[in-house]
Amino acid sequence: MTTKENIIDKADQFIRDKGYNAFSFKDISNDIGIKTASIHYHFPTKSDLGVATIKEHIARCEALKKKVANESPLVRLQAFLEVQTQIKKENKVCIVGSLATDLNTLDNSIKTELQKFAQIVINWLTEILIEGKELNQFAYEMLPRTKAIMIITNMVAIVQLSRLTSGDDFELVKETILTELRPKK
Amino acid sequence: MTTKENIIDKADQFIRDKGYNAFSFKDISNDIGIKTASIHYHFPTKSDLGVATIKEHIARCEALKKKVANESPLVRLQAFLEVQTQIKKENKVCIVGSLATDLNTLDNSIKTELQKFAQIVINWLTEILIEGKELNQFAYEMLPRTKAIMIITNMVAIVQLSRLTSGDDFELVKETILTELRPKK
DNA sequence: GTCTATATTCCGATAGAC
DNA sequence: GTCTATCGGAATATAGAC
Repeated sequence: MTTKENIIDKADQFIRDKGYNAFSFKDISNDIGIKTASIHYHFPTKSDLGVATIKEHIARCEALKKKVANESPLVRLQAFLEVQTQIKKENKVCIVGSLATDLNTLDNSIKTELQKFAQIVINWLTEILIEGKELNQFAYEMLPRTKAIMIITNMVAIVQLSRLTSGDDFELVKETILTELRPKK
Repeated sequence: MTTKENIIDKADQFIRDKGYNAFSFKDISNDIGIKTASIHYHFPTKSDLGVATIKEHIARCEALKKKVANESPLVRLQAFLEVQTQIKKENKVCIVGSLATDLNTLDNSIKTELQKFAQIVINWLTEILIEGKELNQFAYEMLPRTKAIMIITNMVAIVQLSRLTSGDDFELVKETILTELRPKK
């Protein structure tokens, strides 16, 4: 991993652990053993780093899409849910939720990139749900995009809410999403 | 409104507009025409102000519960959803989501109070859903508390996500929640 | 590319006058 | 209760040596 990639990785972890406005170049400096001035060489401003971090999420999302493109809708949905499961395992939150709550403090460059990422995620899940219904693997009555939004909001918020409610609420929500999609025999 | 109440009100607005770590005593100072040193008289530390802000939410929630206690489950649910509708109208976010994404930067006093608030909200909606089902006003197949969590996560995240997706996604989610609860004839 | 050193600004918090 | 004044610290960012 290059230094640049290393910086992005740490920024991502801090944003999803404690929020964009709570992490500093010093945090990254301490973690990877490089001075804050050196971080500015790779990313002139904090906003540049923020944009690069979202672009990394977009790239990873596109890679995952490609990787499971030939799988069944259910397997693709599980791949989608697995991303959030990993987030929960680290007790972090989704970058969309983390940055959305801080949105009115962010540069337009970050806002624009985040909007782009949100669209990609919504469209991906919508496609999965459309094909899953066509193949009778999924059952739901609302519009596919609406169902996608309902599922995404469940997942985005449960990683946040389950930081407050001890127990198995994350798994509960995940399983409920899958159960609700199962066609009634 | 007393100065103390005024400070809490502004703190609440800033937290839900741009996040706990992005607002400062100076922001409040500018808004209400009082010096930052005077804010410290009412709230020695920022954490004290944070705790007081959550306590205000708890008080307002309990007052709303009491106000609609004798109404039908549907009316009570609508009162519940109306709170989020007001939040959306101001393009702000729910304080639970806002503070949950910053949780690892908050003092234990704030964490504890926020957990208390989250429990109150979950329990309130769960009670509404239980009674609604008993009276055949609502239909759902999962456990009442699970349904409550699914609805709360929908609402908490849609105020965040709809900052990024233009359009009527908030109303879409709200209407879908109500439609899904409607008993099939 | 990474460093030292520094500029600038802002923050939360406190002391003490009024 | 509110003010002025100030402390100590931390933040982003830049200049210039290596």
